[in-house]
Amino acid sequence: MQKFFLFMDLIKELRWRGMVQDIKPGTEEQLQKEMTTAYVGFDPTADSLHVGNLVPIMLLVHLQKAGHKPLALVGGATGMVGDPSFKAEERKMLDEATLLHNQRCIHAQLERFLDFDTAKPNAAEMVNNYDWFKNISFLSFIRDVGKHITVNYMMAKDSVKKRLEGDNGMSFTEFSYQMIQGYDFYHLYNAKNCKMQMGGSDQWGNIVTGTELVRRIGGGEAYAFTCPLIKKADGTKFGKSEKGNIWLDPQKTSPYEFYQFWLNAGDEDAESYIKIFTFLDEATITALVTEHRQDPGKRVLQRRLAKEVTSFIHGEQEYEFAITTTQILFGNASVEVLKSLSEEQLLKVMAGVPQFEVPAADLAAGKDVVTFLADAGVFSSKGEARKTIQNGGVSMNGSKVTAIDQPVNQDALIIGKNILFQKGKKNYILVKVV
RNA sequence: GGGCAGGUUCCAGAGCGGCCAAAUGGGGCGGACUGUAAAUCCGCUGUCUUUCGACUUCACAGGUUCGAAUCCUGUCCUGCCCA
Repeated sequence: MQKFFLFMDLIKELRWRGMVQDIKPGTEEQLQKEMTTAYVGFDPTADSLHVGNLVPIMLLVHLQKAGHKPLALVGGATGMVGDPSFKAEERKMLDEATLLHNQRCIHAQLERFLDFDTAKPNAAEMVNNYDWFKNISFLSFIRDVGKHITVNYMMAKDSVKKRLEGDNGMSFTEFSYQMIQGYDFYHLYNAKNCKMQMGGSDQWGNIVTGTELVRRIGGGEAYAFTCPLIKKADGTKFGKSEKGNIWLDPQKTSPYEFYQFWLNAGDEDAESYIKIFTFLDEATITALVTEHRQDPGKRVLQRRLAKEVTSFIHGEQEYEFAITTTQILFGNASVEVLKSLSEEQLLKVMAGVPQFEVPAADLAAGKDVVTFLADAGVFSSKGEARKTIQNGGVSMNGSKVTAIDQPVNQDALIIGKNILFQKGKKNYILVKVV
């Protein structure tokens, strides 16, 4: 029955990876039938994408690999409104200058993951919904688009209900969001022959509003599927570490921290993550999972996961260096090994570690640790520094600080003008004397 | 526009004239254990101070009181119901 497939079976591929949640009937057929243009939207809420955005990126990459054409939409317009989906509260609005800056940064990042080579028929493209929304007047929008969707329909969405039932209400601005996003789909359907939208499952409601608009205004047929939202096995939010968001921008989250984030994934999570965030094939992953289950302590899965994702985002070289840093920081003889480094090497190893600068005078004064660390900015207050030390949570150059009045002076310097502190076991802090 | 209920420390949520820097839970941060894990247990969680204590905080602005998160007045904001 089959001679050859022009298009790899995208949905099948994504299904075994656990990346398909909701899907519109006919989507698979559409993807088999012809090269299909599909889009995903990105919110310009920050000037870098973070690991939470990695899922939509993966969707686009898979799509392109399967021979279809990916469209990355940056939500310059939608970002001005704020998506209320499943959120408890209204989001703060960003000003235009910030949005513009964010859009540019995100644009630049996406270019690294997708193939934009215009010589190829399925070259990726980037669009910004601000471009078509800026010229639409409010009146024409509510007449031409608003007419086709009832408020009853909009309110019936689960994504809106939470806000309707909550204590904070929802502004008209936010309520309009799904229409705006829906219109994007309609616009792309006409302008780019874009027939499919993908996204996280929280976007299903918004996406369906789009397919409805395509059908009701133009009588067209549009398709869609969503990917389950990534959650950790313990139910907490994916994509954050102690330090906050894990960004794709190496300036914001160093490749070392990025690597650590994946390495620290829980056993259960690692099994689903490796399917979602790497391109390893099913046989390889199955083998890894089996091996991992035999001896979870080795964390075979986490290591491989961290390797694949770090290399994909930051490149092979940065991955290698993250490994080196990890070995130095978490190896047994860490302090001895550290002391054997040159200053240059030390700074490189510490590149991903929080750093603070302290004037030489502070050191000469021989301040006590508490004052020293609080003044340096390592702790936000003396009280916090003191309490942490009293709890045994601070080490200087590898040995635990036992007394809160222990002085910090010239003797503490290692490898040039540096002092290495640890807050807890895992958090290294480098204090540089300048 | 009218009626009602509310706005408390990161969050949820007690407190309703002194015993309140404010219960409890969650989160966060540390410690023990461990696989740089999970679970569990322990400590810390407004600022300054070694302790005592001092200071700033309970939407905002005033007022009553020896004393207010707690009472009164006004303002702003939110939810619910009615129009």
